[in-house]
Amino acid sequence: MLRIDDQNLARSLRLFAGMDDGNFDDLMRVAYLQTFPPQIQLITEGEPADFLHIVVEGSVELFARSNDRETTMALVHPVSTFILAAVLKDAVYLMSARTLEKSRILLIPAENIRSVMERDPGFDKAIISELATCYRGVIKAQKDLKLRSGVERLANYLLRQHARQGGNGQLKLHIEKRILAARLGMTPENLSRAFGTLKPYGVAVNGSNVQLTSPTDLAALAKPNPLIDDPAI
Amino acid sequence: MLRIDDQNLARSLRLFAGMDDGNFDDLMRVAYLQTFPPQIQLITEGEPADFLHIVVEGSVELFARSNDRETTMALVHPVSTFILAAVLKDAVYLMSARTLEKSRILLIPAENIRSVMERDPGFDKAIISELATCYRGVIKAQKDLKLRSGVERLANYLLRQHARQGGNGQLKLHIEKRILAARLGMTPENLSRAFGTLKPYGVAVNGSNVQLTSPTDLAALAKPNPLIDDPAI
DNA sequence: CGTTCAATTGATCAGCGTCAAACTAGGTGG
DNA sequence: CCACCTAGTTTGACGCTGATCAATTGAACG
Repeated sequence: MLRIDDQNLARSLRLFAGMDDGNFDDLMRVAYLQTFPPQIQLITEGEPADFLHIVVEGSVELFARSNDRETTMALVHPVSTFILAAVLKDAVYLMSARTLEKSRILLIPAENIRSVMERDPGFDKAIISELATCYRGVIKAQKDLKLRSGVERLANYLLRQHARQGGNGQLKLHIEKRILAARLGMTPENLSRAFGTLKPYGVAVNGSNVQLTSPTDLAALAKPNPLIDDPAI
Repeated sequence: MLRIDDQNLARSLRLFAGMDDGNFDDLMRVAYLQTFPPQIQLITEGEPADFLHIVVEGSVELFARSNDRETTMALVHPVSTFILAAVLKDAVYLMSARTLEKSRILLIPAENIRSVMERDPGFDKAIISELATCYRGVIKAQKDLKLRSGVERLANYLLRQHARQGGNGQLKLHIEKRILAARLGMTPENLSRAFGTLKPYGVAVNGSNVQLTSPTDLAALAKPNPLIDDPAI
């Protein structure tokens, strides 16, 4: 059984917002919250989807392997679900997941998700909305990847974080640079060089602190595009 | 009003399979079927989603632009929907679409899709299933792109087509090579060279006919992965 | 038979990954 | 408190994959 404030946290998720109270309680009864250390693999691609996962605290990396290569597909931050599609289709995971830091994960048995779905139209609507949002998120990620160079992806990432953090010329990288590199689809070495390339555009890096001297110049290089960068669209 | 066999065609779509007959009729009443010549742009990214599109005949390319670059995101073949997520979220399109050949497209006003969704739980289930499938399709595409070289993507594409077309050592390319190149995320020049590098693996190309002399050798190079290549997963 | 566009081939170039080494920072134990 | 160790970061050199540019061949169609 979950603590009340954890339940409230889950309730605050869009996914559970419109659902019947009784059904929500049912889900919370069978759900459990677990704290994992960093670098723990939570799920493995190819295995049957047994739980819907929700990151409550910390952060999670979704990644995939084939041959002997590995690539990171996305980072998941609180509070959001991951691998919803596999749970809904009662299929195997297409991605693996590991914690990046100490993280609290809410686990809801897939079976219960599906059975509540059967009888709660409000939940259906929320799932549709969540899925559609995730889908559009992946499309945006793919556009970012295919239409931009590494330097441009970094520039746009910095501008997005800058806006989220108040837009006062300062921003903090909340993740290690090597993780950021993976997130941006490049190697740590190339990320480092990309920061170098951005220096003439008013980007000064000091550890995890970044100063944007001239956001205008940076934007001129980044050419941000709402259809890729706007999280609300 | 649609012809009866067009309605049956639409009815055969998983998306409409589980829905109430009356609601289906409602949708078909407001839907209309239109035939487009090749190279007609059907939708443009950034514009509000006004119709759910269903390719009934022909084929459609989904593509996206940013800065002065363009990339193709997916090809859509009969019978399937596209841009469902934008319709459901009542949002703007994230991709543009154009016909590749003479195509018949079924158009259903977005508003009607959303209103039927409000009152038909069976439709909800189908939408969830369709969306989840689309989502997983994009994930697979992204894995294909990030975990494989161009030659490997081509090799796996050939193996998939080979299996679909009977697996008797023969297959036909149903799309122009330059379209195939775009679909595989490479330039036509590189596709041509990729076919060249596959020659030692028993791939003989003659126009749109391809012979696989030794599917075993090809598979050894391609290292197909069900979590990327299996359409049923 | 000529026009047009796709496909191929070659040469060159840019972006990015890999490898190796130096440097830095954060945490631990003496 | 400092020395040390480990892991992250940076820098440089190099090479590979795939894009670009240019020219040629080939095929389809009026």
